[in-house]
Amino acid sequence: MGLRSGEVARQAGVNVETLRFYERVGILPPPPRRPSGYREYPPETVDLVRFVKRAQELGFSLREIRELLALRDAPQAAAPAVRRLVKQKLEEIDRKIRDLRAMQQALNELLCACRTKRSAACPIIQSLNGDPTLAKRSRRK
Amino acid sequence: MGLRSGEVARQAGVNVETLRFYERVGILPPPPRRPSGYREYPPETVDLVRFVKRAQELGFSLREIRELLALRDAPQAAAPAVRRLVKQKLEEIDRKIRDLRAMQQALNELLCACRTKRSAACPIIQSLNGDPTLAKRSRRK
DNA sequence: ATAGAGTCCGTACCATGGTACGGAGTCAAC
DNA sequence: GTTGACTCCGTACCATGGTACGGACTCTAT
Repeated sequence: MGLRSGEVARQAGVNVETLRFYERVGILPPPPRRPSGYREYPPETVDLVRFVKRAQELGFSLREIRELLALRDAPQAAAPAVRRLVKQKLEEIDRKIRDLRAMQQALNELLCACRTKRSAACPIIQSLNGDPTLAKRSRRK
Repeated sequence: MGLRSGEVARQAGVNVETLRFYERVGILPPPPRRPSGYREYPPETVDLVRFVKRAQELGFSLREIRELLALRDAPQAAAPAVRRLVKQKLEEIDRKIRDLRAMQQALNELLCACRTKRSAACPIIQSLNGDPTLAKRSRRK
C-alpha cells in the first residue's frame, strides 16, 4: 500500500527533493523503508503535503505549519491554539498591509511631485537624498 | 577630510560590516585608502548610505537601489527611468496588497466558521485538510 | 539478464540582506 | 612605547524554502 516518493510528489504537485526537504525539517514524519532503503509513504502523505501547500498559500511559514500540523490531529482541545495562530497571522497581515500602504502613499507623492515640478533635478531623487521639502511622509521613522 | 568606516557607520546608523557588504555588492564605490589600507570615505558617503536606507524603507531591493543610484547623479534625462522604477514598484505593491487581502479573507472565513460551528473537529484544520464545505475561497489555485 | 527509470545519500548551491569570527596590522593618547 | 580601540581581510554563517548534482543502487518490464 505504500507509495514511493515519485508518486507522492506527482500526486501532491511537488518535487521529490521537496519531500526529502520536508522530512529533514520535520514537516513530514520519516516514512518506513523497504529493505532496499526506498521510502514507503502511507497514502495520506499526499493530503499532508497538500495541507502544507494550502497553509503556505495562506501565508504560513514552514515553522508555523509545523505547529499547525502538531495541532491537526489533536482533539478539540487544540482548537483554541489553532485559532490563536490564525489570529496572529491576521494581525501580521494587517501590519504588512499598513506598511505597504505607507510605501504606496510615499511613492505616489514622489511620482506626483515628479509630474508637476519639472525642475532640473528629479524630485524623487531629491527626496531620497534627504530633501525634506518633498514627500514629508516618507521621512517618518 | 576622509572618514573612517566606523565614523561613517555611526553617522549613517549602520554596521561597519554593512559598509563592506555594500561595497562588495556594488552599492558603495570603493573609497580611497590610506597607506595603511584603511578606507577614507568622502563625507557624502553618509548621505549615500542614508539614501539606501530610505529607499529600502520604500520597499526597494538592493538590486533596484543600485539602479536608482546609477540614475541619481545623471541629469534630467534620467527622470523617466526613475519614474518607471517607481511605477513598477507601485504595481508590485498593489499585487502584494491584493494577495494579502485574499489571505485575510480566507483566514477570516476560517475564524468565523470556527466560532459558529462548534464541531468536534476544528473547521480550520478541516479546511486545510481539503474539506471543500468550508472557506471555498481558500481553495482557489 | 539487461536497459531504463526511479531512488538513495550527502552536499552544495540559489537569492536576500546582512552578521560574526579571528588573527593581524594600525592609530592615537598617555 | 605601550595600551586599547579601531580596521583590515577572507570566510563562514544566519534564516527562508527549496533546487541541483553525481555516483551508487534498485526496481520493473521485456
